[in-house]
Amino acid sequence: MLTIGKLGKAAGVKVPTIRYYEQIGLLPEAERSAGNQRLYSRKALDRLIFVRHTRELGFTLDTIRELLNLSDHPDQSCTAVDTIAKAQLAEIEKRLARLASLKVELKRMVAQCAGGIIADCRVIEVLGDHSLCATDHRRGEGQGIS
Amino acid sequence: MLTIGKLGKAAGVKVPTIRYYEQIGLLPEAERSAGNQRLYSRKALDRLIFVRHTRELGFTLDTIRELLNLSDHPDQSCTAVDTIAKAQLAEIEKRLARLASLKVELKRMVAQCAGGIIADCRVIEVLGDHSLCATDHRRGEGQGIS
DNA sequence: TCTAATGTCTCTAGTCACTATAGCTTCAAG
DNA sequence: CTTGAAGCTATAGTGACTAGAGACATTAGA
Repeated sequence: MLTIGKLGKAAGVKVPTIRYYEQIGLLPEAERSAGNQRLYSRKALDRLIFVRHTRELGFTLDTIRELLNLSDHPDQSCTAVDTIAKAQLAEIEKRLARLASLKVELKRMVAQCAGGIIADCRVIEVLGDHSLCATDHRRGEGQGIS
Repeated sequence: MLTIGKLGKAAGVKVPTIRYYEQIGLLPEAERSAGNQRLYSRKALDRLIFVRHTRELGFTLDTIRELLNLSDHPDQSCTAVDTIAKAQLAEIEKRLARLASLKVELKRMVAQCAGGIIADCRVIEVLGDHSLCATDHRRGEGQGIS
């Protein structure tokens, strides 16, 4: 059993953030010690590490809630799982593609840099490529960043 | 020359967000029409699309400001470029790795789902793998999500 | 040309996901 | 058994938007 401080350190999440996650129901209410302090299991640590990493990937807490649900009820109907997982997959593919092109461009810049000063910088052009987001703002309403 | 509405539609960014970006200095102050309405060039559109995509990848506005700076002053010292680009590259590599493993797991779930109900779900375990973040919370202070 | 609808303006307030502060209690090392 | 770190609750502040109110601008149609 870990105190909130140890849990936070182990997961790389700040203590107030853990309390916040509990408050909004993303994490279950923690057990309490005799003196009313929160106590966490190894399972709680895994869950929190998952939340941290998923947040770093830019998913919303609502999405993470859904993913945690998948994990908590793996025996639920396949329809639900399929819908959520496929939606997330599509999103992930898009991100992978964009990250990859940004990476290529930054690498090119670093490489060019070795020779003195860089002559040009194409980061904007690289992410301006619309071939990666045909379903978005190219046509339709334009939902914005989210 | 585009009005703010057309610009927003073309870039997939909401109008108030564009004004917000101008307000915080991420976008330069727009030209104005006789009737005081903002007018934008094609270059401004590219810049905004870049901001949108970079935000979707989860970079902060401060980071984006830096990247835009690289683009605006490509003839600046290589040291600066190198530092910024390399830091971003490291971050991108980490994200790519995590996204890739999350993708694999979601794919596995979708595939398994084809056969009725899923027996288990390993999304948590998949992102619980610390091999991808050796420099982070594994050791040291634990900076949290950011 | 008038007018109604739509778009844009500024300004303020609200939301999401934290993050920090204040003032208190609990725990554990010396 | 004290003292200092860590925990508690509750409230307020931050970053990045997002929505609403009320006024001015532009455009499309009668």
